[in-house]
Amino acid sequence: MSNACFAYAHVREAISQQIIEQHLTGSLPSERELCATYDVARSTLRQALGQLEHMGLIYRKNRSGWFVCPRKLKYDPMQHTSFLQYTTAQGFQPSTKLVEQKKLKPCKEIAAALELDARTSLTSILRVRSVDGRAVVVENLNFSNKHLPDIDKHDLSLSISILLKNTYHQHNVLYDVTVESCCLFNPIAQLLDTYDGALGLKVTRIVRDKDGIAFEFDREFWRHDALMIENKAKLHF
Amino acid sequence: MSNACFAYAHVREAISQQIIEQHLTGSLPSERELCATYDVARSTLRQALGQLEHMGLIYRKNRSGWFVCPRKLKYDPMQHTSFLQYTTAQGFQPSTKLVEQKKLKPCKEIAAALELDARTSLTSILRVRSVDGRAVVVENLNFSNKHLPDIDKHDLSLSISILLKNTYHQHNVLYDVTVESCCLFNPIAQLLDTYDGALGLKVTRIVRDKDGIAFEFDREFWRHDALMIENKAKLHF
DNA sequence: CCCACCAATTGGTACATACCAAAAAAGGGC
DNA sequence: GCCCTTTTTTGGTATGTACCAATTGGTGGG
Repeated sequence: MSNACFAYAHVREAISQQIIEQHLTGSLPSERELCATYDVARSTLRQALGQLEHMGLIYRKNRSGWFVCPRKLKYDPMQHTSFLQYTTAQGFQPSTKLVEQKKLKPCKEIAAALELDARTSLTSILRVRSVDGRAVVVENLNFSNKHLPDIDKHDLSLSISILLKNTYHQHNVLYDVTVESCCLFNPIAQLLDTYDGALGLKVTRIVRDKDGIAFEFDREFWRHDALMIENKAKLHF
Repeated sequence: MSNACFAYAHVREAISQQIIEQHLTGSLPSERELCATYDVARSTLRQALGQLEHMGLIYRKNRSGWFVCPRKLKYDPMQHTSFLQYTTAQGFQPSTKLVEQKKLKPCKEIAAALELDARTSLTSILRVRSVDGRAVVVENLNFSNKHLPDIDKHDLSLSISILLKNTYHQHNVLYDVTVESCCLFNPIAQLLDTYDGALGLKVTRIVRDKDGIAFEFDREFWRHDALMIENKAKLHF
């Protein structure tokens, strides 16, 4: 129905209907096959596929074809729960890989956010987190060594929220969170098994202790099709 | 720097650097001019422009060219403040246009969210909201007539949050909010002065009274480049 | 000076083609 | 049956061309 006045829109609607009505999963036919099916040029087909990708209905894995998207992960960036916890609660199989860990001085953005001077030492890590074997987010976490002494001595591939609770007694932390759409470039795109220029969602987070002192600055680069930000009202009866 | 191993990436970096370093505003040269400047085919150039668009650096207005994006609006969908209030607080000139108002029965999604049966009457409105003359969001608000009697008798082009406070004494409402990236299709794309298939952010909101009874269901379709979701921690000293 | 009309420009759509590198599939040896 | 090599397929990149409709800018008349 509706917007079939252009070829790409017609192809888009046809494929989308196929996927939704027949509950397709797994991979789509090859681009050249689909071109033949819908009798359009490859560039036109790719325009249609690109829009279905932006809808979060399909995605491409590296250079090995198009796949129907699995269901989205629901995620509340304001909530102080661990990745393991909220993924398993939704029936996903989570995993985390620590890609890099180093000490560095804060960039301008971090210095301003954490109110640190440029000489302060930070522990910075890069992690890739997956659900059901699909990489969904690259995390860059930056900890102030002054506020979290010897944090680099711990295994930072595990849950940070549990580490903060158990070792540093940070039970009631506060978050300043922003979410915006972004573009994923290499090398982050490669870590997410996607292409240079893919669509993403960027979550930044400043973590404060109960007195409002900021000690952590995070950047999360999500596959745009992997998550739905959710913030449920908390009722107080 | 970095990813200049492909032509589109080189063009993308070059244009992005130009815009950022020289603080360009307003319109870019025509596509055919840019093709000549960077010596690439038009489709390659458009790929680069498309990625800059996804970065939120440039946007296209209808079919009249490419423009540098104005700064983003910061928006907290959990906050119970009016559009007028938070836009002016950030130095924008807001305006709202009521496009449509009608009574209808709830669709499946709304019936489930508001826990209504299919016969309940809803007042549904469609509004376009702009900042500095640029349409940024299309709102579809749905009110339960049962919970908000005679709401269709009021001027619904004005602030709903003020109407709820003053007329219906809803001072402490609760929100269930979700945010996800989406694709904007006609006719919504046209209302936002953009193209069929443009990138967007979809915010859905269920509004409840202080007892948790849901009485309103909203869908907001934002230009993806117009906003940054922001949720600041509230400190309690 | 303003307005209506016209011509040139421009973005949106669409196609055909080509090449490359990576991935998948097929084949062959153990 | 398993592993390694070769062939084929496939997605990613890139170009050139073409046409249309909407917008824009200029021109001329009132």
